Amino acid sequence: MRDTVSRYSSAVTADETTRMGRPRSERSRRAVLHAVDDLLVDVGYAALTMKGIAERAGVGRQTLYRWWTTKAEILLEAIVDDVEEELTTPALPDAADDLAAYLRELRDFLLTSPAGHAYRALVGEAQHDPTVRDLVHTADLLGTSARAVLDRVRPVAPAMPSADLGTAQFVGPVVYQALTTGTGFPDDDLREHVRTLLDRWST
Amino acid sequence: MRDTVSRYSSAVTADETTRMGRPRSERSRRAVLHAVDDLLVDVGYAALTMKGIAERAGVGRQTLYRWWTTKAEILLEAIVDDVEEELTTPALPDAADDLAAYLRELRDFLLTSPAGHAYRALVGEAQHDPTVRDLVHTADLLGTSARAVLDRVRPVAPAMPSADLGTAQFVGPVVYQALTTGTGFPDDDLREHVRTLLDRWST
Amino acid sequence: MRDTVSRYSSAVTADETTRMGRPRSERSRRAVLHAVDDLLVDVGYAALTMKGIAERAGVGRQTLYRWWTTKAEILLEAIVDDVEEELTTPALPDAADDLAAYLRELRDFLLTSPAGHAYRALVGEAQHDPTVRDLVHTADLLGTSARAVLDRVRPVAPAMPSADLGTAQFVGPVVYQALTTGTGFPDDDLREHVRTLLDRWST
Amino acid sequence: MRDTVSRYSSAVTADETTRMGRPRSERSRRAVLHAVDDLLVDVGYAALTMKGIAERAGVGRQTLYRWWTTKAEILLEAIVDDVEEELTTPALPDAADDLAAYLRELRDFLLTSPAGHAYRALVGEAQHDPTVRDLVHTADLLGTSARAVLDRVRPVAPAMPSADLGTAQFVGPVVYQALTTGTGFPDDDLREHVRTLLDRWST
DNA sequence: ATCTAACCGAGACGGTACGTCACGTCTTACA
DNA sequence: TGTAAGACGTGACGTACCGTCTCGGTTAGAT
Repeated sequence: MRDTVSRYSSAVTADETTRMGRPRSERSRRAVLHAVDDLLVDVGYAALTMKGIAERAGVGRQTLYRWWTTKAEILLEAIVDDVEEELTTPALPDAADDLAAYLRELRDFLLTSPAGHAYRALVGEAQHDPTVRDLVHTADLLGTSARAVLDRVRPVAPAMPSADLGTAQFVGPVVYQALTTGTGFPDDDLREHVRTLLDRWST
Repeated sequence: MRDTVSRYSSAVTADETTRMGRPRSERSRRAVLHAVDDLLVDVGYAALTMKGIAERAGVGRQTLYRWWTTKAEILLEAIVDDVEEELTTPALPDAADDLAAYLRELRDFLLTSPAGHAYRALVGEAQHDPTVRDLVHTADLLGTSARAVLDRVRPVAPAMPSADLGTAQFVGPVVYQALTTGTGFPDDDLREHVRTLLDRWST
Repeated sequence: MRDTVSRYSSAVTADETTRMGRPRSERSRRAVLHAVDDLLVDVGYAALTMKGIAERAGVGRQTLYRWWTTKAEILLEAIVDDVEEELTTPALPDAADDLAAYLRELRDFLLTSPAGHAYRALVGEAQHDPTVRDLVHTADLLGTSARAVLDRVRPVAPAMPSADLGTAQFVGPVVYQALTTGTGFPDDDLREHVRTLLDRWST
Repeated sequence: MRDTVSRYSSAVTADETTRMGRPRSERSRRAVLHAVDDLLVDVGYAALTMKGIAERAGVGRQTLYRWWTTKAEILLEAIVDDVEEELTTPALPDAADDLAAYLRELRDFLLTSPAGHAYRALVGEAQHDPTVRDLVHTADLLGTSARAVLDRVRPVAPAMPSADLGTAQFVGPVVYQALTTGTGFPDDDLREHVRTLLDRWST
């Protein structure tokens, strides 16, 4: 995931040897990512504009367009690290506990965390713009962390299906609920969901 | 569902007694709904504008704003009937067959049907705009049809959990996959998913 | 001259019969012309921008572009009346006095009057933009008033050449001096110039 | 004239003693002047930009700003030699022939020559920018050559007035016509104009 | 048979973001 | 120190759409 996204910032600077002309300003890059983070909380995604980002960051508009093509692209680069960090749960001895803990974290992430808000906004934008869909699909923010947790319980869940289906069965219901209703399931429901999966996977 | 949505069109005409002045033009209403359908296919949701809808429909801008507040609202009214129709599967004797058939229909609806495209656009917009989120939540386009199918198999699935969780477990993985990757699962994966649920629900 | 320019405002409103839609706002038109007048004095032609005009006039940018294509066009419409008014001198009994009075007025107009400043800016812009050149050529702000004065003395100047050459001989030196040096000739020089012309024309 | 303008290029290199560090690149200077000449013909003055000049010349932007402050200044330096050369007519025995020949050359220069185009652009810019006005006034491109011709006929035109007025009377009408209408007078009109002047001057 | 109220289309209005362009300055590596 | 390259912050460009407004006209029930 890191590698996937760090392309955006390294593609130019790492161009084989040294570059000509003034190098890209790391200061501006950071200012933009922080500005986008702040603005998403302050005004929401719908009111998030390239102009607004540039002004908040104290950066020229051209600089934005030079390095990013879409506000979604900026947002993705801004949150990718946060998502990875916020969705990392410590391994628990019991498989059911392990999975349930992750789903609680995922639910709270989607509903309350700024990064979760950004993630939902990105998935939303992906429905309108194919470019963003590819971006979101490639970054696969949730899938990466979910797969990590599933891999941990694989020893006691030998019948777990292919990564795609397993992941979707695991996180799909929680994400679906958050995206369509803006609500999350109580802890007991999450446990019940985990048991449903483990029952079949632990044959 | 119908009633929920038909409010938007009936609120005025059915206002207790008869109204004064020129009545709402049914012709314009239909023209708008058709225009929105056409434009979604032609230009996509991102390029769908109130101005564009008005011009395509041969209708004044004011007329749009008089009866709808958002392009999402128009879109919802335009597709609600289609969704209901496209997601209605005939009951099958075997529960697993019944559920799998619905999921296949749902998958194809989300990925290929114009109404499915509109549905995804609405869920997407819901992530940006709380008003739309309530609209989508209230209409509950998918939940209604999914619940109907689940109710059919309830006799052989007595352990099925609460409607919300059961529905989310059922359709969540398929919707999640469509929204985040734009792809669908093969039929076999859908059958496997159905078996996972029925295994636990049929205690 | 009036007719030439009034085209800009009447071309649309006078379109045969009555028009559809909201009619053009005369209030906005006036606000724009006043704003352009003020700004020329305040910031000069080089710093005169469409954006600045719109903001000063309290008018949308689109409104500017809807009715004018160039800031030069706005400026021309704004000053055409002033020019006509400022360059009108009362007829004097002596031909030499009559012509000299006009040239003094013209010199002061070019060097000190706001409208004269605008005229020089327009002629300047005409050197860069063929569209403006046609505009200036067609309006022929100076030529019109100069020709009127020449016509008055024609009875005592039967050898006056064609209108174009006569006018250019008459006002050319004064305009040339103003455009290339920003200065004007003393009254005595203007009298000498008039005598030079009348000597030959009064054969 | 030459001296006046060559200040712009010699100010640094000829600074009393020898300079430290890398000397100014004569190669870059020539490239810039040629680029400005070419671009004026290709794209016109309005589309002539510092950026464009730098790219066409294969020169850094900083280099432009180091040695010139304005595109007008570059243009002036680029054409000054051409103007002098193109407006030099051989002396003719008859005064009227001499003056008329110069006016024909001046007319054609203004209307068809690239350097004439540049001159008109400079005079145009001078109306917008006081800095350029001083530049044009000081260089006095036309006045210098015109005065030279007038001096030649002075022996037979003893009543010729002060240099400024005489020059303005001589070239003013032709320049006025070119600047305001983009047209020139036929040869006969130019002869008539010369006769008007000589009639009075040869008393 | 008017009158009146609410609708209708068209389209101009003041705003504001869009993505691009040129400005003049700066920061690199190289000569 | 001069140079080419090129990124930087600034700000105007002309366009598009926003949601509102003002026209002339239409279509009903109420007078």
